Amino acid sequence: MSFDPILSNLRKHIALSPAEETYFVSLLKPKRFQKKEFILKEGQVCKHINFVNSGLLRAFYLNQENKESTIMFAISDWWVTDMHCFLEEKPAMLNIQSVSESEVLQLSKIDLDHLYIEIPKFERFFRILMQNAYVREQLRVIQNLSLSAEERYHNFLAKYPQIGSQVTQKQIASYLGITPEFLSVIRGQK
Amino acid sequence: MSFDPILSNLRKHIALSPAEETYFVSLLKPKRFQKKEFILKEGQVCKHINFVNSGLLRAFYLNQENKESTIMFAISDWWVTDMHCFLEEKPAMLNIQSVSESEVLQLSKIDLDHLYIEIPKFERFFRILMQNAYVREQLRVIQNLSLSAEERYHNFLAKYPQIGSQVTQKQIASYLGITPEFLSVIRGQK
DNA sequence: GTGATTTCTTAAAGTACATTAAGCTTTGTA
DNA sequence: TACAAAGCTTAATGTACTTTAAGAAATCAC
Repeated sequence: MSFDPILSNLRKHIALSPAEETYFVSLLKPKRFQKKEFILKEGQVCKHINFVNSGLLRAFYLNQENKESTIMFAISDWWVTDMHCFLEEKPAMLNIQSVSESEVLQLSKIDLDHLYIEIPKFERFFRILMQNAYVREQLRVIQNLSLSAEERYHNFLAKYPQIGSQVTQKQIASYLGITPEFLSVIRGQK
Repeated sequence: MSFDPILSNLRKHIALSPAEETYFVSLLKPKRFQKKEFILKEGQVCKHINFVNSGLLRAFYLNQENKESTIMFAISDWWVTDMHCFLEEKPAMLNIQSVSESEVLQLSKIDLDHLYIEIPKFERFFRILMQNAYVREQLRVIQNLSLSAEERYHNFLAKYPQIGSQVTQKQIASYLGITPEFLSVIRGQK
């Protein structure tokens, strides 16, 4: 499995020496997941943060009535985990599942904590990653509060065109917070 | 204006030497805001991140139809800004207004960028701050997608009891994404 | 203190979306 | 290749929430 994508991803924000890159790469666990396979299941302790090398993952929450809410889709070059449970090393409240066959690089909490100490540049890297994630989630809150389902759907397609074509309408609907039936109505009226 | 609260806030995650603390404090601009005064207005370039020393601030978004959506309330010991526009030094899309008379310590983007270089421990501090903000916003997305207005209201009161008693129902309603009239109905039926 | 604003409440009517259910289409599997 | 399972569509009915409006209560300004 190639480490080029993850190294390019790091280089967007920090510059590592070849030795540092080698050390970082040595901490990564490459994993392959079949379509529908689970990277993380609710209740499991979430020990890794995952970098998507190829494929597509979906993180979702199941409420008491077993209704799914899709929290995020993660395509190539994205990082994904149940952040809350990863940071606190608690049982996950999210499920993360492979939408299509995927290649993932996993970094454990323990190794990441070492990395912060041995190569403080990683503090900067993850500071920027977390900043961007915060801004993205806040924008989603704003959109969920101020836009209609139809507007959110068109925003979603415009922002993530590659994802829109790979996932089911049921999954898109659960990302938008509506039923698949209503999404079908929205799509019908053009 | 006292710098103790902000120094205690830093000490939750990093240890600074007395000289570093003095340097950090020298970068802060203390400001007082009257009730209803604006810390930031939509369209202004957002140059500061704000630490709330006392009082209460509210960040909100105005959509095309001038409907308000409250993005966050910030009480003592909280940091608040329009993060997206602060990071990119772009015109703000959010408004930040003082709910009650407030004392605020402002740190500019320029000074923060210097701080990251001169005292890399601040990378860690803001990494943790951003992590927590991300987790909080993601939890809000989950709740907005999976809970009814009534459940969100009770969650809000349970989580932020001090805020619930200081702001108007109109402001709470705009945080929950419902109308004040409907919030009144929810409150009426107990 | 008094009038003017803003906030809160209540209720009737309207709308965006959910639920249920049925038929149709596509995908997965022996 | 065939059947089962899952996904998509459509429509009727239901519900959570909005809109409008009007009056009562609280807060603000002079």
